[in-house]
Amino acid sequence: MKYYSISEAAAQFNIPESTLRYYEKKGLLPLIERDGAGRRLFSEDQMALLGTVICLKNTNMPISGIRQYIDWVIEGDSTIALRLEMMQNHKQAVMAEISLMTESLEGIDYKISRYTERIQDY
Amino acid sequence: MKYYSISEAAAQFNIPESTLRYYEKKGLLPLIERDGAGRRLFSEDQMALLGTVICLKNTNMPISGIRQYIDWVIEGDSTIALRLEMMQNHKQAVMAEISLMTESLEGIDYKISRYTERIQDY
DNA sequence: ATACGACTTAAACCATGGTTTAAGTCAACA
DNA sequence: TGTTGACTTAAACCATGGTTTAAGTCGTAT
Repeated sequence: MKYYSISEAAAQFNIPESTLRYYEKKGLLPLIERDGAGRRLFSEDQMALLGTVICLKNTNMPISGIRQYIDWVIEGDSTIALRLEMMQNHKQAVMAEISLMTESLEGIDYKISRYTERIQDY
Repeated sequence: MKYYSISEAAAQFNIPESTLRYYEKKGLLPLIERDGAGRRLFSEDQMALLGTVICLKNTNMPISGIRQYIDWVIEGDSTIALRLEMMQNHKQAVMAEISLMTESLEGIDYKISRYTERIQDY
């Protein structure tokens, strides 16, 4: 089973190493192993979990929420219903945010069209 | 010409009065008049400008960026090209963010479908 | 006349999400 | 053998975007 160093993991996901250390400290990356010298070893499973963390981060889930999700993952199959409910709720929140941004984008487009008209005069 | 009190403005846009005071301090709401008692009076024009500020805020433009935009509005027609360029750039940024969220939403949907399958077993 | 509610200010406070720093350890290569 | 580069830690630091507090001023209804 392949393991990744912190620099490899950071490169894979294009985020700073410091952020990975911060996430581990916050409990978003639990059970990371260490080599003999104390260096982090990311397993394939943990890379996949990191992918999920980043997916949730990309959709603006707060650290505390991601932490709760990860705690449930670790707790095991008994939390599947909770995780499902969380993801369903989060999906609604994300769709609402996308809607708000999409609506607001119309306001921006309107500005662009007005400025495009007016710019002729200058 | 109708004027709005801070509480009316806050109610119109559904944001706290404290946020309006904060925005004014940050230069996002310039030239707000006061009545004899020192209370803010929002004109129709300023309500419209506030709408724009909130539109930019909804699309995650930082305060500093909104401030620059407002400064250009005040400066007058000579800044129309700059404002147009800013809005065009911002539109690209917003579309990129919507894309990222939309993509990440697929990851969330995948989680939902997997959990929905597995939940049968519990 | 007075008490209430809405408003004012400046300054302190807070949460969030990292980033940076300082001091040190270790492996591998010249 | 020594020095370089990648890594470690804890703690300090930072930016952003507000919110809250304290103390005070008005206008109006009782």
